[in-house]
Amino acid sequence: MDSLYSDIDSNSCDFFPHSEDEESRGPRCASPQPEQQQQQKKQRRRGRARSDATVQVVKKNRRLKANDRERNRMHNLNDALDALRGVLPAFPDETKLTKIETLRFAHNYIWALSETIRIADLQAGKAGEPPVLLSPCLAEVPSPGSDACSWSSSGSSSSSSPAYCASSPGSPAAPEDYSYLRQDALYGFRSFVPGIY
DNA sequence: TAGGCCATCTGGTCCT
DNA sequence: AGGACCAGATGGCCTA
Repeated sequence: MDSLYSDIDSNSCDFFPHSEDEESRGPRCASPQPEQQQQQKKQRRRGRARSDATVQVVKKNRRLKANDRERNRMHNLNDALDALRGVLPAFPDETKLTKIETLRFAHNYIWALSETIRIADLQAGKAGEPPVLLSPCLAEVPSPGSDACSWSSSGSSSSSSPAYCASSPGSPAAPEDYSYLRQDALYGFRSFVPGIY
């Protein structure tokens, strides 16, 4: 990407045709129009050209620095997103989750884990029995790539975990949130817990 | 070829 | 004043 950026930096004429900041890039993008040349001459005679040029250079340097910081910031954001992908269960198709999918999946994943803990606590408190994880899926998923739980949209929820794998009213994916869900088969396939979406 | 996703630049705003 | 954050705009790449 740096190469791309350096390309842009060294040849940025048409990369941002919408940019209003033509002043800072103008001289490099096109040879000045005759009128502009005239004006520059006049300014030079008045002794303004140099100070203007200096101002432009300062502005441009500031912009380039800001661009660099912004690029690093976005890289950090993407690194964090990658780290998040790393702790989420992997999908068999090994398709990299998009950013939005990663966030939504993590959201549901956290909710699912919380539910498992809650239900386990309920069970343990009820019978004094050792807590039983109701969802074999969740019991296995923390190891990314684990195949213990089928990822098919039909799900593999055993008969022991119907309450968990069914959609829950307590799910963070409330009905009003359903609008953001991808309706295609892929997303159904990617649903962590069938019914959550 | 249209649409989705992404990286990058940019200007504005807020914060330190 | 300078940096961080944000949202909009744009172009490239990929896929159905």
